Amino acid sequence: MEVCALKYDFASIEPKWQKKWEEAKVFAAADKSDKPKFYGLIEFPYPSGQGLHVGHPRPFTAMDIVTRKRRMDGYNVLFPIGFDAFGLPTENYAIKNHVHPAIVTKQNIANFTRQLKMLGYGFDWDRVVDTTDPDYYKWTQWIFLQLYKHGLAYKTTMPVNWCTSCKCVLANEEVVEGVCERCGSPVIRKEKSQWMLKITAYAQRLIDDLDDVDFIERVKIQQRNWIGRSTGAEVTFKATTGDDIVVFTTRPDTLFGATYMVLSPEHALIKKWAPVLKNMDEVTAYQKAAASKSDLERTELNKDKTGVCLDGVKAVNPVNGREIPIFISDYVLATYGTGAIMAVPAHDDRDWDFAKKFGCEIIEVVSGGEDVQKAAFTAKDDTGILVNSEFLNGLTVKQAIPVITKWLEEKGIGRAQVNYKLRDWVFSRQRYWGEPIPMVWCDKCGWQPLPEDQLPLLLPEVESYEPTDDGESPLSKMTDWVNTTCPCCGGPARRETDTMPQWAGSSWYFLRYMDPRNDKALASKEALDYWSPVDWYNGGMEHTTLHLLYSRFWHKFLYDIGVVPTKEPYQKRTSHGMILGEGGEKMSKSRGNVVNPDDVVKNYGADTLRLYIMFIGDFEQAAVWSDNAVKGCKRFLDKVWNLAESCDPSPEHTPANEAGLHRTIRKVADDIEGMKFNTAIAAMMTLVGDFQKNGCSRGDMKTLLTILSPFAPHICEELWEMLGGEGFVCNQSWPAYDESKTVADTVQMAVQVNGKVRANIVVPAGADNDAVVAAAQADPKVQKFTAGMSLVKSIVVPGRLVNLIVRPQ
RNA sequence: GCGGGUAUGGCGGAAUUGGCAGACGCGCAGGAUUUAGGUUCCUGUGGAGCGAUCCGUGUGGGUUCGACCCCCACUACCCGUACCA
Repeated sequence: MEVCALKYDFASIEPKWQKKWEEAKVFAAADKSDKPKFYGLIEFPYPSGQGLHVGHPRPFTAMDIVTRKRRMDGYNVLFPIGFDAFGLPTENYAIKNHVHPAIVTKQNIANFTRQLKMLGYGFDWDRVVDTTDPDYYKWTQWIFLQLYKHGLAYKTTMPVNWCTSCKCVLANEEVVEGVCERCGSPVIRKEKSQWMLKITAYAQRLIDDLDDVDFIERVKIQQRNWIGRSTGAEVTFKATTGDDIVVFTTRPDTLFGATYMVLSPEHALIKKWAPVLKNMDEVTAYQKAAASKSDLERTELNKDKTGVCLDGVKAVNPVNGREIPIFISDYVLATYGTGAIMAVPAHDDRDWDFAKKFGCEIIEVVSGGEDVQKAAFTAKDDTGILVNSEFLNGLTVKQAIPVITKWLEEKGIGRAQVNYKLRDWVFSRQRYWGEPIPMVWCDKCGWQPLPEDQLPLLLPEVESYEPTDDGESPLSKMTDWVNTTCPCCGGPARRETDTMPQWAGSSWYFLRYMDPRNDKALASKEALDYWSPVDWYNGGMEHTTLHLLYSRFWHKFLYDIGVVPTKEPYQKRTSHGMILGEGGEKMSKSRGNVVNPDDVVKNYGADTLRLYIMFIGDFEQAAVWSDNAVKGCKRFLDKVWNLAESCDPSPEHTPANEAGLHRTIRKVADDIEGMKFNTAIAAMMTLVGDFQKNGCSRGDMKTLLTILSPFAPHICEELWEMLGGEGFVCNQSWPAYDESKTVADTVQMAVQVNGKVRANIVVPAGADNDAVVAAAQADPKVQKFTAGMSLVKSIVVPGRLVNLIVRPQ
C-alpha cells in the first residue's frame, strides 16, 4: 500500500493561520520602534450590502504583499483598514427597509470584516476606524470648525447641481454627463444656500507641491488638468452706461480683434441695466430658458450657439475706442473667470461660431493662418504675427502678450491674471446619513460655530430618512434637535440641518490610523510625527480628482494650522486597473457577471484567489476575470505542496537550483517594488518547474516559501511549519541573494548572420568577444551561411547574441 | 475638440528598455495512469511549407549591423474631460 500523502487542505489551513497571526499579533504596528517605519495604505472600502467585490482584492492584495515584504525587510509597518461608512446606498437601503442606517452599517462592516480576514490580509485590526462612529466624526466636525474659523468654510447661495431623484445637491464631481452619478437621473441647476469649502485658495499649492511627491504621472496630469490653471489678463471695458465690464482672457494680444462682448445669462450687470434695455423681455426669457436647462441639455446643445444682443447698451474697446455690441449667451459660464468675455471671432472657435450665426464682424489680428472668414486661427505659438494692432504689429503672439499686458497695466485698465477651473467644494448634503455640520444660526449673531467641547454633535434618531419635498434634510423635521441656543448670545437659535458629503470622513482617515483611540486630538503629535507621511498609497484612478484632491487640500490646511508635520499626506501614489467580468465588461448585478470572493475562496482557497488576482495581468491595466485561469494558480500551489512533502531533507541548496534561486529572489524583490506582481509569480512558477526537473531540498523549499509567503501566506506558513521552520514564515527576513550566483557557468548565445538568427552556441559565462566570435564562426550551421563570404564586422552583446556581418568575397 | 492610455498567438499576457518575439498561465491536441469521468504526469502548440527555409508584434514610411521598443505620418479601441474664454 502506498502511503497516502496529506492533501493540500486550504479550507482548514487558512483559518488556522489567520487565528495564529491574530493571537500572536504579528501585524500590529508598534508605536515606537528602532526599526525604520513604513506606512502602506489602501483606500478604505465603503461597506455596501453586497459585500466584497473581486475588484477589492486587487489593490488590497498588492499592498498586503508590499507591506509583508517591508516587514521581512525589517520595517516597522503600519498597514491599517477601516470603513468609509456614511453614504447614500446605506441610507437608501434604510429608507426602503425601515432599518436604522447605523444597524445596516454595523451588519455590513461585520460582513466585510469576515471577508477581509478570510483573505488573510495583514491588517492591524486594533486600529480599525469607522467614519460613522461618533468618536471618529467628532474630529471630522472639529476639522470643519477649524476651516470655518480660518475663513475657509462659508455659506452662500449659489446655483448648485440638484439631482431630481435623490432630491439632493451634488458636487460637480458627482455629476456625470449631466446625470447623477449614483442614480442616473437628470441634474438641474437650483439656487440653494450651501456650505462651501474654499479649496480654490489652495489651487496653486495643490499644483506646485505635486513636484515634491512620487505619484504616477497620469495622476499628476489629471490633477493638474482638473485644477486647470490658465494665465492671461483681466481687462476692463467701459459700457456706454458708464459701468465697468471686467473680462478674463488668455489672449490679451488679440484685444484689437475684439468685435463684441458676451456676458453669461446670470451676470449681475443685466439686472442693473434693465431700465435701459429695450429688449428686456427677450433677455429675461433667455435667462429663464438658460436656468431651466439641465446640464445634459446644455452639453447636448453646445454646438449650436444661442444668445440675445442687448439693445440699448454697448461696450467700448479700450485699445481703439470702438463701440461694440454686448450679447448674453450661455456659452459663457457665470462660474468661470468674471462671467464675461471679450469675443475675438477671428482667433477663437467658439466666438467664431457665434459671430457667424449673429453676423458679428471678424477682424484678423494675427496673420499666418487661413482666411479668418472661413475658420478661426487659434495658434498660440510663434507661427502667427500680429497685424491690424497698431503698436503690436509685427510681434509674435508670445512676444505680444507681455507687451499688451504691460500697456494695460500702465493705462490702469488691466493686469496679468491667473484663473483656475477648480471651484470651491460644495459641502452640504440634504441627507441624514452623514456628519452633522456643527453650526448654529442665530437671528441676532448670524452663523456661530458650535463650541468644540460640545463635539461630537450626534446625529439624532429620526423617524424617516427621506429628504423633504422641498429638498431639506430629514434633520429639519427634528424640532427638538434643531432648536437650540446661540453659543454667542444664549438666545434661541437653530442648528444647521444639512450634513457633510461622504468625502468628509475620507479626507483625513489616514491620520486617525496613527492614533485611533485618542480622545484629546485627532491623533497625538508624537504619532503624527512618527508615522507621517503615508509612504505608499494605492487607490483607484476614479478618486484622482475627488478624494485624492480633497484630502490633499485638508492636509495642507492642517499643516498650515500646525496640526500635521508634512505638507503632503502621501509620499507615493500608485493606481490599479479595474477587474472586468468575463467578456470584458464591467462587473454588475444587471449583467450577472459578478464574481463573489466567497465562492472563489470556497472552491480554491484564499491563497489561490490572491495569487490569481495578482497574476491576472499588468497591475495598472484593466484585466478580465477568467474562472479557468484561476485553476492554473491552484495547480501551482498543489505543485508547491507536493514538492514540499517529497523534498530531500537536506538544509542545503541543491547545486542545480542555486542560480535559479538567487535569480528568483532578486526578480521577486524587484517586481514587488515595481508592482509587477504578474511576472514575479511567473518567475516563481518557473522556479518550481526547475525544482520538479532537478529535484529539490528542504533548503530550496524553505527559500521558496519565504519569497512566496507575501503572495500566498497561508500555505507557506503551513509548509514552513511542516519543514521544521522556526516561528512564522512571515516574520523571516527576506532572503539575501548573491549577485555572482545568479549567473550560470555557461550561457547560451544566439548567433546571427546579417541580422538573422542561424544558430545557438554555448560559451563559458565570462568568455571574451574574440572567443565568442570564434566559437560562432566554428558552428557548422553558421558556416553554411558564411561560406565564401568575408567577415566585415561582428557585434557581440555579452551573454546574449553575436551578429556576424558578412559580404560576398 | 482637448488630455491620458492601449494595440503582440485561439485567450490573459511576457520581452533585462535597441539584442534569440511569444516567458508564465489558460485553452487545445496526442500519450501515460484510471473501469470511466475528474485529478495528476509527460509531449506538442504563432502562421505557411514534406523540407531546407520563408513570413510574422494595428497600418504606411524612416533610422540602425539589428526595431514590439526610437523618429515621422495614420487607423482603431478604452478612460478622463467637456463652450474653462
